[in-house]
Amino acid sequence: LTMENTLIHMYGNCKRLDIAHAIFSGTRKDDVISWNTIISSYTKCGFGDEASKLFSQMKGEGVIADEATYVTILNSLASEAACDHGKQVHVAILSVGLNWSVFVASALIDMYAKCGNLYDAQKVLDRSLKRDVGSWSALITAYAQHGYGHKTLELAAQMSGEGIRLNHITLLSILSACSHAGMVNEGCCFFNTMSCEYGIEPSAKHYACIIDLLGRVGRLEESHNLILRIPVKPS
RNA sequence: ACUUCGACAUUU
Repeated sequence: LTMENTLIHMYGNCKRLDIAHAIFSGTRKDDVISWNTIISSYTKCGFGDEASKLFSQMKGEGVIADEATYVTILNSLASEAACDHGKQVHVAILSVGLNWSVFVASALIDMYAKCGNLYDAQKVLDRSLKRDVGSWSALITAYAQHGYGHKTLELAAQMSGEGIRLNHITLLSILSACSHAGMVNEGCCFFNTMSCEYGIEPSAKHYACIIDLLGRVGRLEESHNLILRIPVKPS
């Protein structure tokens, strides 16, 4: 069965859902990993509606959804901004007691954020039994993408206060937030100190963000100089 | 979390 699951995953990644589904259909359909794999394949190919149907079928077959199932289905709902269905899944998660999972929390926060519901996204983090850099970053990214620059930095400070260090994704969201909110000095400060302060060497994505930030406020010369001095592989 | 599974910037 491990072989079948591996093949479903492989064909799903190659966008060959026909083959993936044929292999899945050949199994006994009683293995949660097989279901997770086929649902994930449909999600990655952009067929969220099919993923939701399979999720219903899975429950109909009496297979118990696990942490990975919920994370996968939430990703699918997030990409479609399916807020009502997302709420229902959230209720189901609470009823099976999966709110200890940082992975489920991240996926819930991301789902609410992509639905434009920052209020519920914040509530998920506040009520999480466990928080890690991933669930914090999900919320920080949410505020960053909605243009709340000061709130983004405030949350990053709160996270640090809990003893959780910023990682490359958190820093990327912070730089993006500073760029969109016109917080030039703050953005430059994070960029210049991220290596010594947080032990994160700027990647091509971080460079892209800081160059964008400088460009937006017309500091094109500095922006250009920075481009010439990028030590990482350009994309 | 290498059989499945979270947060990912720019042009947008």
